Amino acid sequence: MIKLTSAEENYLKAVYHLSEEGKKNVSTNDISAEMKTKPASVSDMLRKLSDKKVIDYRKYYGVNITDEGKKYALQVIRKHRLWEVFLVEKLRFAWDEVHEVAEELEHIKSPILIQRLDEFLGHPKFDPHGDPIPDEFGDVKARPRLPLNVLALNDGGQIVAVKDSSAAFLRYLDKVGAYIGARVKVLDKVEFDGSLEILVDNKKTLFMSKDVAENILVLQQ
Amino acid sequence: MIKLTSAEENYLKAVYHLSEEGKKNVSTNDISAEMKTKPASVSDMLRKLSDKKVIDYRKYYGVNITDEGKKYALQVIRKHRLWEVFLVEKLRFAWDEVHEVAEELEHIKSPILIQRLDEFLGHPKFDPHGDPIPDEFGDVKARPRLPLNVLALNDGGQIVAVKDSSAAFLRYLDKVGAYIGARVKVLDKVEFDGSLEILVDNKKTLFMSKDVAENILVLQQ
DNA sequence: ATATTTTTTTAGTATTGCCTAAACAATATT
DNA sequence: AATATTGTTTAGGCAATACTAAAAAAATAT
Repeated sequence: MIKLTSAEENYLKAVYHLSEEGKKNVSTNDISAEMKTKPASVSDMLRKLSDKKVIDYRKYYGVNITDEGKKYALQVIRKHRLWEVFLVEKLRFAWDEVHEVAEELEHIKSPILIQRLDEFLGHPKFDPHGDPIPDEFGDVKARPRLPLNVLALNDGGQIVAVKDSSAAFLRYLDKVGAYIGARVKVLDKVEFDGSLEILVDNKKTLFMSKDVAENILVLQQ
Repeated sequence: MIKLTSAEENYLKAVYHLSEEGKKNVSTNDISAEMKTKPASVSDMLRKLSDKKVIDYRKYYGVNITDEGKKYALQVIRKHRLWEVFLVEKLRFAWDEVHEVAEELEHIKSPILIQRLDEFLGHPKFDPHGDPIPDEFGDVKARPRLPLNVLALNDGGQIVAVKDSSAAFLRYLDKVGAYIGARVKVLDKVEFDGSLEILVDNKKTLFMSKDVAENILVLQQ
């Protein structure tokens, strides 16, 4: 069991996130942009993380997270997301106000605390942004991408892609605030024409035709 | 608004606690013992806290906390104790297992978080050890000391003193685990002879005569 | 193929918070 | 009063994490 400092955990998390989507050899500059530190600081930290065997690091060639590293990153992400659920569901934070506080809470070191928090929250599978919460073994529930119109009434999800990427369609999405990453929930389905009433980002409702909904892909929750 | 690091907050808290009971000119060695650091480290830190005007410090003569310092110390204590209540009441921690985790949680910097946590917990006035929780202005509820036998059924408190301090009486208290600092709760009162059934430290029950109970002073909660 | 630009690393510095060893101040002992 | 003891501070160092400036390597352009 390696010990990681909070700073090390943050860098490891950044490497993990930048490695997603199968990206290989994450660059020093990318990490520096993500972490808002200078590349020189990143180089320092990469050597340390490499010594602790949570990343594979070849100078000038970028880094890849190891299996061991992934485990640590996922536990930090688990903690972050559980705290976000707590803040939103128990302390009535808005879902877009929780990140910074969770960023601090995620570094509290107490396995029993997280286990109990998970229980207390009823073992949630997704955080308030719709991102999946890894379980204690680091397993994340894979979610299918579905067109928005196939969700059942009151089901929700997060917009992750669009099928139609014409300028007109994107302009429309922009206008109504249905960006990639937005959280949506089906409030009503009109049987007659398949049109929908949607709650966007827990803030505003929006009516959309079936044609539009078919072109919005969501990760279901 | 000064900013204090976690380490500074911890030292300030130590100075505050050591200053209680009207003790003046807290010594470097006392702080070093409390903080489990070396006296040399304490000297370093005292200079920093003095620069930030949260303590009055004259070399070789010990320190006194300033009014400003007291405010900061009380806010940290408030956070610590609110988190303890959370851990015990919501996450089912035993009341003697919460200190270390609360020691980390107390340094999370988010005023709104604490305000909401306080609300969520129903504005508790005492932590699981029976210590009072300062309000957002730093005011602490003064609690009357009462003989244990005058508490009502199901009322609880913390033993803070004894009236009779004979060896025989202290030996008895020692035997039954009713030390100064122990948390007690009245489980039953026998009308006939005024004897009591008491829960000690949430762990074991104990029968005591009215004579004994009259000599145990508790801070009511 | 060489020159230029970009990226990355190294070297050296600062700050925080701790340490040890040595110096200094206050107090107790003879 | 002189000395021994205890308590406190200073000096100098170390580890972590950041920085800037400069050097080195890699990538790109001419």
